[in-house]
Amino acid sequence: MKTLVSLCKRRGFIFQSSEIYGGLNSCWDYGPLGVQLKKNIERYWWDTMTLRDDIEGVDASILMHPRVWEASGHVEGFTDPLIDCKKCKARFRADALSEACCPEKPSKHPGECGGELTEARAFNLMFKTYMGPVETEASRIFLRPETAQGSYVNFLNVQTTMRKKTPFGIAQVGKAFRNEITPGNFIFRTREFEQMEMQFFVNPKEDMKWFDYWKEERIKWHKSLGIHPQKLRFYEHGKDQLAHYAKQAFDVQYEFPFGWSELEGIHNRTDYDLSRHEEFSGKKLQYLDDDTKEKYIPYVIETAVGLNRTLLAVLCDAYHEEEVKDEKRVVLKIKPQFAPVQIAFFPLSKKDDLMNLTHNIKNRFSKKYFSQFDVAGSIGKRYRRQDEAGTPYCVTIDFDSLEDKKVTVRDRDSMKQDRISIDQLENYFEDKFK
RNA sequence: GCGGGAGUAGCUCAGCUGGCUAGAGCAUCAGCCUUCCAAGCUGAGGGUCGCGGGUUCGAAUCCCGUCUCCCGCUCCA
Repeated sequence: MKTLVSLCKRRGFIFQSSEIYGGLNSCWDYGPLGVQLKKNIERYWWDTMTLRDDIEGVDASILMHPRVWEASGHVEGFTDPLIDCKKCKARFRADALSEACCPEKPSKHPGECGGELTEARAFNLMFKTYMGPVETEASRIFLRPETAQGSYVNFLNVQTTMRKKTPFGIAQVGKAFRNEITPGNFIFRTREFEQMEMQFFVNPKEDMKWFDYWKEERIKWHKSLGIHPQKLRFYEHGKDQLAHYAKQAFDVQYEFPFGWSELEGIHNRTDYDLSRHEEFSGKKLQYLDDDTKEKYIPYVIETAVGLNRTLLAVLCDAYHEEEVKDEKRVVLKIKPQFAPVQIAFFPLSKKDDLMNLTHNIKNRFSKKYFSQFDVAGSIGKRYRRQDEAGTPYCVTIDFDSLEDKKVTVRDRDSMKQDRISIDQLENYFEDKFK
């Protein structure tokens, strides 16, 4: 992990937030390469979802009516009363402690320690702020802890304006905020993070069918990012682990250097959210099936993937150290489609005619591919730089190129070289980036 | 939030029983070079030693505070 964090900084992927002020805990900035990689993944997710006929996208506001979070259960359910042991400094969730030993509120740490316990203190995981100039209780609002509610409150808007029939979904990408007790593991758990969530509204009779369908679809998606399949797995939540809104939940986990951890959750949220919004808003959120004349509150199958986590998984999975002629080579084997720099162009030397030809060729590709130009140092050195950035292809223009109109394309993974005619280069890359 | 460890150049670190102008390797930049997997040579830039305060003739070094990072407890996308 440490070497990856260091590489991310060195090559312009990820920097610590507010670094010149000493940094801000749990906050990270995406640099030039990091933001391209992140947007490539995000765009791929967005296309996967919204190019389907049965899914529409929305972009809801981060600030929402405070009642939304009462309805969603986050005001209540997102509060974890925690108890500390004054002697051994252990920390417990109050409910876990009660279940484990004593139904009554315990005052002593059970077991060997027997230390005195603090009162339960509430930690609400929602960020609070104030709307308008006056900071009163009435003006208090929250930063959304999940994007999902923005899709639920727009359920009818989307359904009616797009004339949707169930089953259909609403996709959304955006930031969410949770005042986690302990963030950590680089960008894995941060208090500000990006979610890519899709809420699929189905007939309650078909919820399990769609749950299974989306479960399989989502793990396929993660595999298609180029992540090693053996490092991906499902993890099913036990009944006691389920979130307050869920009937059934599967996680897609990745084996990070710090262990198996969640990338995405697939939840059967039942009609919990829409029913609660009906109740709290007083507005009907029902669906009328024109064919069967059936009227119901749809069940929601939710797929919720952490963008930053997925990016971290892609980086961890791509990171390789290899021996080349007794030297270490650090290379990010990111799938070409997602690489932040896709093609790098090198003139073999700084001679004007080589520089000009290289720029001419590069200009033909720089509108379509993320490309870089580099002339500093030996070719080998430039290859190593691009290896660390995860650039899949390097094109070298040499003195022969001036005569035979061919260039050398070097492949990042195999380190093999192809001699390609300049005219055929476009087709060549078309094929490579499919 | 609690316990343990750590912050010195872009990176990895040395210096830390107080005392020359704070160093090394790598990286970066410029130059030489018909340069294809980190070659070489020449030169350059870059640090108020995390930040703030204190002790002292003098602080990277000692003391206090604070911020951040890493490992555990805990939580989730």
